[in-house]
Amino acid sequence: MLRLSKLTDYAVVVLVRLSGMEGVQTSPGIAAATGIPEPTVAKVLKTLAAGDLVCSQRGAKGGYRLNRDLSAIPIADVIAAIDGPIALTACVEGSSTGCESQGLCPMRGRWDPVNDAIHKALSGITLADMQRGLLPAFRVPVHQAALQPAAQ
Amino acid sequence: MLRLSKLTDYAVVVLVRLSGMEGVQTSPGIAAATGIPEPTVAKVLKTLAAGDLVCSQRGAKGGYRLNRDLSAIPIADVIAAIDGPIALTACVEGSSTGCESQGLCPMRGRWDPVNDAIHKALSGITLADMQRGLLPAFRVPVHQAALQPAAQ
DNA sequence: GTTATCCGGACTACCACAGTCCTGATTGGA
DNA sequence: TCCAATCAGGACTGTGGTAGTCCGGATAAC
Repeated sequence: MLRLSKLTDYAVVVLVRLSGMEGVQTSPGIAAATGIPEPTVAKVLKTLAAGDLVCSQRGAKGGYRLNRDLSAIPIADVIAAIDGPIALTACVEGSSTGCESQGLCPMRGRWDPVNDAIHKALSGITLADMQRGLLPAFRVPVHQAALQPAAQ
Repeated sequence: MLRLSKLTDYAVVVLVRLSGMEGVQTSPGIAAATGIPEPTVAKVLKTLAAGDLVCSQRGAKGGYRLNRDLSAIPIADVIAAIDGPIALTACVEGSSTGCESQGLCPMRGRWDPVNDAIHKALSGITLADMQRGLLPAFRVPVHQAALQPAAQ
């Protein structure tokens, strides 16, 4: 649950990659470095540019560049850029269409505090935090251990 | 984004409704009271029963009953019951399949702190909290106003 | 002028969810 | 004992959104 689009995941990877290099970088270059398909990288970068997280330079020798430091990019911004405003869908204050059973539904708009809590939580974590937590130990294939046949 | 399934929304409504009555209540009864289609209510209740949030009584005069008070049900439990474990999908520690580009992806498992933050945020809000925020003003049929034929 | 790159959009295939329905098991009452 | 009401559990289908690709155009360096 709380489906986070795969593109957002890619976006984080791409942004981290951007931070590691000087000057602009091209989509194909990032694609090669990250293993993400080229068209998808391009799509992500375009979206990030629209969200003002990266800036682009067109033409030959063009490419993309980070707009701010990783430590100044809360994960909430990335999610908002890729997936749109952060809010649990359905029956949220913003959805002015209203649920069909508006008169009866007693919880109308009551998700707001929840949305708020999530938004706060996501605003408190920056990409730098995520990058910092990176440990080689994570490469251990945990699922193998979990798959040990208990019975038999 | 952060898609929360509609069923979860229904679940909250249903649970709140359950809390307001004594004894057991039937699916049709709740459906009538909330305006949610009967089969859907039944589905939600079955799922909630599986998640141990409500208990059921079969047979004639059967129905559902809350297992604990609203104030003892964090919204996280409801979400977990309906949508499964709370975690942003893709590239999470649990996803033992691993991303295709495991060797390259530098963010492997780095979503965990984010998941944790979200989980904490959701665990801190109970259904009672959501219910408490309820204001009568919300009953105003906003959509009616929005539907006023501006042209002609 | 040519080439490399980004820009913006359209387009398609796929998958998960929403919602419905059906068959069976259980229980209370006639 | 039989019947009716209710939950249990699953199968099924339509819809919507996402992932991923591709194309024509604009821009800038060489």
